[in-house]
Amino acid sequence: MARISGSNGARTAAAIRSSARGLIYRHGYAAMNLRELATEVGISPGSLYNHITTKQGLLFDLIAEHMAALLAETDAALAAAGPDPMARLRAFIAHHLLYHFERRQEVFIANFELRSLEPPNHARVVAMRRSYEGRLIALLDAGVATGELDIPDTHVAAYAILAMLTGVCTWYRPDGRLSKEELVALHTRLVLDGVRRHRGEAAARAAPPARPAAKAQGKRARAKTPLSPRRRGG
Amino acid sequence: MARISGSNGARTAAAIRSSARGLIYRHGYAAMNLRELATEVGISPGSLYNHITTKQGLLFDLIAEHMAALLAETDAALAAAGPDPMARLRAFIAHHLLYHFERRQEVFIANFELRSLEPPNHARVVAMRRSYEGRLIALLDAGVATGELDIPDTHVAAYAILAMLTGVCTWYRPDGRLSKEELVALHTRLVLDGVRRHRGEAAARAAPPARPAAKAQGKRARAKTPLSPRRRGG
DNA sequence: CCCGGAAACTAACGTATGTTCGTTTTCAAG
DNA sequence: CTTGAAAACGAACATACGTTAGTTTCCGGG
Repeated sequence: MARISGSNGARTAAAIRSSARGLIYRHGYAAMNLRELATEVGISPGSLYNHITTKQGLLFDLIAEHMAALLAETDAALAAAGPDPMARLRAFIAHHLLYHFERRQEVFIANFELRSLEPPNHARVVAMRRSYEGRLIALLDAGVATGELDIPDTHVAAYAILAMLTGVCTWYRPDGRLSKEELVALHTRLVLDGVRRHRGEAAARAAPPARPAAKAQGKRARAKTPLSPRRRGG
Repeated sequence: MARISGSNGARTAAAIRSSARGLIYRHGYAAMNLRELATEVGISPGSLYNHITTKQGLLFDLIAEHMAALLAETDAALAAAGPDPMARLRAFIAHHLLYHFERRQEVFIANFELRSLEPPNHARVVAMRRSYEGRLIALLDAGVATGELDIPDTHVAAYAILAMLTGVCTWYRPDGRLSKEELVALHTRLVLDGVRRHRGEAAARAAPPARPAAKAQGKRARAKTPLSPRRRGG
């Protein structure tokens, strides 16, 4: 009994990827074993190799496809948002969240199984990730240029924003208390209020915890100056 | 040649934990193997079992100790900050970042090897984590109560803030461009501007893209209701 | 109808891994 | 000096895993 009746290469390949996503998401790449994957797909372990090169190749394919899709869809969303920097920033935030809600597993895998990729594969994925971060950094820079945003360091801000937005996936559940739209609204506000230029009360809001004294002196002088450029001793 | 001259139980145990932290941090729990650990410590694989119960027990010990320390030190930092809600919030942010800078490996392990814990161990760590989140939620609630903070949903805000702050550890490097203090200042500002009450321009900034309807009904009544229970599996 | 490839099967290989076991050596207490 | 626990050793066990090999069956094109 081999070559089961009605078997279909494309369908099996899709089932493998789908099951692999779930297994890696739940157990991690290293802890996932191909026998369990084969069982879930409904074929024998050896048959997997009609559709994958190696376990490592399977992981890379899953991650690379996800990253490519994320980049493409993000660009589409930004294009649809038009030229206004703030509109584009809102579009980025909303798209990031909605895409991540939709594909929690892929996102999680791409973020936390990066280290499981062998060097050449690793480098390729990192490059795609950099590219994605670069899009947000560019948006923030654009907002700073128009004066609508007030961000001392757009790189740091971009990483912080991405961490915050991506973090939602770790606890979001479709049947949870809050809808996707509510979460988008909440996080849009959190992000924008964090980077927007506020009238009047500009300075001293990042004052060190202990001393409420340094209240009125700095005004907004340092807002545009780059952060201390060089490293410290050790 | 066994029981090497000058050997010392406590020192070996510490070396095991230290090496295990590094190995799990770099390779992940499942991918770490005890032979490599033993080699790094400088003993034979079997000798590990003079100091650990099982591989799983070692992971649990590492995580549980970290969580206990985090809770204890956080409480100390909050106590030192006095009673003012905003001062306490600043203290929480600063302490969270500094602690996480100091112990990046433990933090990473505690966050991303949770799933590698067997159910009973998993439950105990989750409880500690809940407790930590609870401290921030309480701080936000206190700020809302005094009117200094303006937060539609303190649970969501707390998770978002923790994700943002913890995310810094994924890219912070001691010899990087920004010092710890600068990062604390930047993130304190990002967080506080995200949750602070802004004068005048209060409303409509979180308007949902699609349906602005469900806006005025809940107000902040539901800020206290618990989220739908988190489940592990998919 | 026939035939070659696609896609499945069974079986096994080689290795790696967590863990156990019995032994041996050091050190400190009596 | 004796003794017993602590802490190391080397060896092995049992299993699990990724992967390969050879074989068998179904299906579509000639």
